[in-house]
Amino acid sequence: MTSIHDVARYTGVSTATVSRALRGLPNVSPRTRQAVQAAAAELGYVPSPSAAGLSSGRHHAVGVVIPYMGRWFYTEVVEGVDSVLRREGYDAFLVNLGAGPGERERLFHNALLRKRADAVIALGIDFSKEERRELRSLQMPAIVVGAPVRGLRSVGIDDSVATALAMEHLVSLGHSRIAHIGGENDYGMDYTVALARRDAWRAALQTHGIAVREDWFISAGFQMPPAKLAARALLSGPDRPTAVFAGSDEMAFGVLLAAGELGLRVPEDVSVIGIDDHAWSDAFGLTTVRQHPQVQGATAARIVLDELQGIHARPRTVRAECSLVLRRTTAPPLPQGEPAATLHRPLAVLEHT
Amino acid sequence: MTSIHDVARYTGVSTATVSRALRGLPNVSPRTRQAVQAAAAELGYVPSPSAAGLSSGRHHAVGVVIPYMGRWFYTEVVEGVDSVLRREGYDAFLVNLGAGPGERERLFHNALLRKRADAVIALGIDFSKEERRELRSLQMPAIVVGAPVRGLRSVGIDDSVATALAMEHLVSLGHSRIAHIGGENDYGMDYTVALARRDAWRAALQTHGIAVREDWFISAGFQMPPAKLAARALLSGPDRPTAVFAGSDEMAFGVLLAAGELGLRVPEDVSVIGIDDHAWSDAFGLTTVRQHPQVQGATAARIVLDELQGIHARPRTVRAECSLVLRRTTAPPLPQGEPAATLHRPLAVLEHT
DNA sequence: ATGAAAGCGCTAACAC
DNA sequence: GTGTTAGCGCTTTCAT
Repeated sequence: MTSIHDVARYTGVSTATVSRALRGLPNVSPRTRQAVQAAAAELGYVPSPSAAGLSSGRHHAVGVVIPYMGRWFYTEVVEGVDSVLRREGYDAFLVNLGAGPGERERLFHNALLRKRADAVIALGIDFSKEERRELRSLQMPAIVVGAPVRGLRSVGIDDSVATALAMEHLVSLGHSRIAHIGGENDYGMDYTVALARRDAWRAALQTHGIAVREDWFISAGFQMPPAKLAARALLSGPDRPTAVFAGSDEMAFGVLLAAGELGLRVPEDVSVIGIDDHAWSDAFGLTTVRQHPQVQGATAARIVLDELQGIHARPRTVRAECSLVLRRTTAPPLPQGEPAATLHRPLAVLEHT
Repeated sequence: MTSIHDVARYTGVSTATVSRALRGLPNVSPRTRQAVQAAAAELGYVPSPSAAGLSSGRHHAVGVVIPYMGRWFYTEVVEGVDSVLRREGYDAFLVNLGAGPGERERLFHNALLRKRADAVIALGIDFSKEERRELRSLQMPAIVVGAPVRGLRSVGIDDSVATALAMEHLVSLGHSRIAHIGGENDYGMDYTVALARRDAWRAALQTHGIAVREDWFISAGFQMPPAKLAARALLSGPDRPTAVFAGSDEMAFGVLLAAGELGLRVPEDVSVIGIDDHAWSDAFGLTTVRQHPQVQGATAARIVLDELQGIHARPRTVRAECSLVLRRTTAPPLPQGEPAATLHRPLAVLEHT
């Protein structure tokens, strides 16, 4: 493996100069720099991150902490993070908590974060007080993508705004019987997001003088299949909501499937709205509140990278944009007394055998 | 940051002994080892991977090369890889090619793979001859998850077997008008897989004396929305197939949506089968050929880790299991002359406005 | 069973 | 503008 010495020898300068030249530091004559670069290219020299990390303390790597890989939002954020990291010459390593409680404790005792990464980007993690303390003690730039966390930087949409957008849309269509299928999974991930959306759902109803039916909230852990189940329960009886606000598009898809199986027409019998604007939402015709996880990931990466260079972002919390996207799953509720949907033939695709 | 010296001083032994004790090497007295371990725990010592990597050449990290994060199969494999890596004290570096052609060339000139990783696990990549050469020149254990690649280890299902399973099922139900929505995306990823499935689709038809209609193959790049479009084209006219074999479950979902929009009943008017057994397939009622990407990822990780210890797997190619999973999207075709599906009301959910 | 010492490949301080 | 010299924190012979 060719080392900095080879390049130095080949060029006839010292290793220090090679190092400076290649890293674009000042105090290198243009000619020398050229020569060094040429030599490096010629010899196929690639600096060793280990050696550089050891001597400089900079590893040019950041840890990306993620609850699990099964959610669209996370993988999109990771794409965004990765793209700017790579562009800046940083590597990303995955710290997949894997939804296992055990992993989580090891997070900070892990060599990974402590001696391998220059910064941490955590997605959808609800850090405990203790964890926040530990994170801070690591003394490295850290940022959360998702709900704001006390004492940490964060980037994410304002969940109450996003929810309000969805709820206002439904209410303005004339809905007052609005259920919510919400978030939070078993491992204390995304709890804050789930809670914020749920609270905002309640608040929106109250704002409009609509009584909150607590039995019209069901948690589905941000996942599609449980959301389908939840929706089936919600939509089965005659006393059912006319609209469902799902905490994520993936859950909204579950609602659409359930509605289909029950023979309910969307949007006539039930309106459905989500949050995310998942890559498949257009194909589903889903009305939703769009956010841009890739951009959020890229922003987060930018911020920690800047911080590594001493540039500190002003606001601790960056609010990402979100906006209503109208498609085909929302409409005014049917007037009272209209023919019930149970008369309709269930969609064959989704029918039970 | 506490270093090995601290532990040595604290215990009253040399750093060499600490190193040996902590890594479980022989020639350390039980008492000493105990003491060292206690001290390490006490002081919260974590070895620096950079230092260890520099001196030993082992970085305890593997690079995971992935085309992009948007496909279920990949993220599942990554979960599997990551779980065994982590368990063995290795970190996973993501190399997301990001579907951009530029990234790909930089792959091997990247410090990551050359000086940061001990091994490479590549998902769904069709390496060129040149790339294979480069990979080999890296002199590190490498394995591909997906289609076999000449000269490289691999783990994956036998695509012709999986396809045959699906096709036999359809044929045995009485189908002879079977279309295929297949893979391969724009960036030369998964081309081999796509090709193998397409060839096997053709072969299965021929085996049963069914003429191959080349216009009944459409490529959708392993993605759902394009598959929906393809299915719409395929299923629109009167001269349409009675069954669609999709190269992945995600594409099969697209077919289901298209069928719903067209007012076709599944499975009465059209049968649909996929490959994968995606986490949502059960909710969709999709009949499919199940594979286990997490297991494949774990297997791949095991193999390279073993190889790092000098244990070489016997077969270059590990064939992962796959099996037919019957659900509700396949059935015998309707007898000729039966009422056409166009009479049915399209599913409200999926209806165009 | 343990220690001393060299060195992995780079960066950083300090000379010049 | 460039070279010299120390390390960074480990692992690894080689002694003992």
